[in-house]
Amino acid sequence: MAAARQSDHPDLIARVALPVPLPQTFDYLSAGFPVYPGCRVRVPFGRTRRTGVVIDTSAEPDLVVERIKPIEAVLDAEPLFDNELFANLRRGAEYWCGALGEVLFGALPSALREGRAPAEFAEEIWRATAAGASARDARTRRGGSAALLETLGDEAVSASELDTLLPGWRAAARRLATAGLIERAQSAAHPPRARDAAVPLLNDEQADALAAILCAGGGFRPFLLQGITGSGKTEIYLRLTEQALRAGKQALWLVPEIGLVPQALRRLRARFDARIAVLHSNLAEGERARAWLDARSSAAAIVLGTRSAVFAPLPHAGLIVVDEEHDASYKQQEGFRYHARDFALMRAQALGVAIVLGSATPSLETLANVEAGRYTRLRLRHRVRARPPSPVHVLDLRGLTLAHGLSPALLDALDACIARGEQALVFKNRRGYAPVLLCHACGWHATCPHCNKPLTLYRGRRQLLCHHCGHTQRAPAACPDCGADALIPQGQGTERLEEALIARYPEVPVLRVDRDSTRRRNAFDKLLDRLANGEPAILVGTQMLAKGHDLPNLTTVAIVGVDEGLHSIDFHAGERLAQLVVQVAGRAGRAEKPGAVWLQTHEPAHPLLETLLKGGYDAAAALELGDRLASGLPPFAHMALLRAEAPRREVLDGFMAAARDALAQIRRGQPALAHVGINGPTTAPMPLRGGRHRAQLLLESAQRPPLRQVLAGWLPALYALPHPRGLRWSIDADPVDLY
DNA sequence: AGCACGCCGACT
DNA sequence: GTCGGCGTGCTC
Repeated sequence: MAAARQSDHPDLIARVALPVPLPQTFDYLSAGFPVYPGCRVRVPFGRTRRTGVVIDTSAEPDLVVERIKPIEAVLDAEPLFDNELFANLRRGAEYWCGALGEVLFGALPSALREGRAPAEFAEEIWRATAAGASARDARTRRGGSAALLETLGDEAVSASELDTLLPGWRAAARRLATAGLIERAQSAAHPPRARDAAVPLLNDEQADALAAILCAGGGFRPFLLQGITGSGKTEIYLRLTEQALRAGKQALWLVPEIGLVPQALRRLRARFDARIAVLHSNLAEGERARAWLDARSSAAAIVLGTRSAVFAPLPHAGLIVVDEEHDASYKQQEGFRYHARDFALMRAQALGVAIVLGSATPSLETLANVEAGRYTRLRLRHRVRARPPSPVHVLDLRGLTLAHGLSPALLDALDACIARGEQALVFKNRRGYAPVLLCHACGWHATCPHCNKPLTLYRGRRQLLCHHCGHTQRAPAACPDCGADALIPQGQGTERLEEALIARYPEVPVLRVDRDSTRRRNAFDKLLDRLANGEPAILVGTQMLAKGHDLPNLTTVAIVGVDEGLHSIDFHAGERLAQLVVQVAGRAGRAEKPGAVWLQTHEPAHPLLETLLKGGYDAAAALELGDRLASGLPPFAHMALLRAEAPRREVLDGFMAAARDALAQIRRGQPALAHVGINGPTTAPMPLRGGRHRAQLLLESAQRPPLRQVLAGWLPALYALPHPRGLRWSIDADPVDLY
């Protein structure tokens, strides 16, 4: 709501951050408005007007008063950002080199970026009327309506929860509201509380871990909860959340991807009668704003979401949980390149609350923090339901004849699994039919005109698709170069494996799970529902299969083709490979039946694979950490990466040369910075992508302070460089992949 | 990012 | 003669 102009507020200089990619803030006259840091204001900017956020009001102007324009309106009587969130967003903007205005506005749901008032987003909660409750019990309604009545139960449920549990619920809501079976509810009257639901008993390990966290007292305390798949980490999160709610505090739960939100929400709902604000990218704009504002008003006791949910206000924070903390999805890979786990740590510290990082395969950064004594590690080494982890068998592919990339021993294992009436999972980290389409007559192969990389063949669609830029073209019938009818798909993708498995097991459903097969929002859930009842089936798919999801009758896991990961130029590849193998293997044998994992490789003696299989993830992580230490790589060194791209090569080269010169000048001025290593400029690992030439320049330093010092000087210099049209650049502090 | 100014090429 | 390409500069 716009605050009234009041004469008793003297004219001040307000520093305002605007949503523009510029490093500076802009000064305005308060013009008699009451202005406070964290409030949005409407201001004239150039020839347009913009919404900005007031940073502070005590500053001296950085330019002559005559050039300072007055604020046109104040949009918030109360700051939209509380002190903690505001301070941390400023810290985060500095750490990850984001423009302050873009960072602040990026933290807001877009409906609030435009300047709409919080009051426009009244809480939206629905519940069944008495008539609705009897209609539900009598099962007089069908389809979406029945599902909505079922989801509502006897409670008031927020729109963001409904959006997550029952996408497309609004059509049913309209029908039911018209029929008088459901109604908009007023705010939940009672405080959040735990349900009387059956709470599982903790095993000794879980009890110890919980006690360790609860007994550590108040204040900022980071924990690594390292527990193998199925060891009951979520139960610990739930118990801690219960404690937080009991103390009248809020809990923030972060999960790495949107597909994991519904199951986390179901578990939270089953345990707590509390408002839960859900925040992820599939929500409608209004719902995002509502959920964010519910967190801000403390109407929501629990905030659950993906990466950007870490920007939710938490005025009464009591706990932060980062599930699957090793997951690379927590790193934003464009625009403001923040890391949600690390931002969550910053917030937990400022808020003075416990933060639990959970994973079966912790990141090397987190393990290094444990080693350094900064985090407390708690372990869950046993599965809750007594089954030991599945054994991993290595299949040496050398010299074998393969059928579509599958070895005879693997096929035997699949035969046996199907014969027992169980389910199998075949993991292959490559979408499409084949990664290369080659002419056997002349050696031509299909490449992307915009990226100069091989195109992936999609045989079902008769298309060639570029996985880097999305370019598609029709798959040719004959070689476009020599005309020979000799085009051969090289290598295997999930589509090809699916085809081969259908041919071999015609009587068993073969389900492919990858980004191509699960475009539709609910497709993945439907697939899993089909599998949950345990009929024999074979799942083929990519990473998507590695996470969450409990399939009791899944006993056989085949990992096909991880060898690419053993020789990647990216120094994170080994860590990723170890995490992937352990996570995929964790899918097998989660219930009563024993599981087994088969791993195909041409390099059974590769040190990483051998260590992983003999000593498990801990040994593999120790090996990788040793390598990183010996090579002076993160987490034992610090990096910042300048990336730039432009359609024209000269433009790119000119900018990179200027950036390098600016850097050299900074180091000349401060000889102490000589041990910040400069690597480049070099062409990026993908020198051409989507028709744009790409280059990068890497800074490395054993210590963080000198690197930060160089960045502090370099960043303004980069902004000051000429920016020809088409040039894009960004700085990535702590890059997680070097692409 | 927007948005304007400004300076050169091919069109009614 | 002008429409429009994009290089350059600025925004409190």
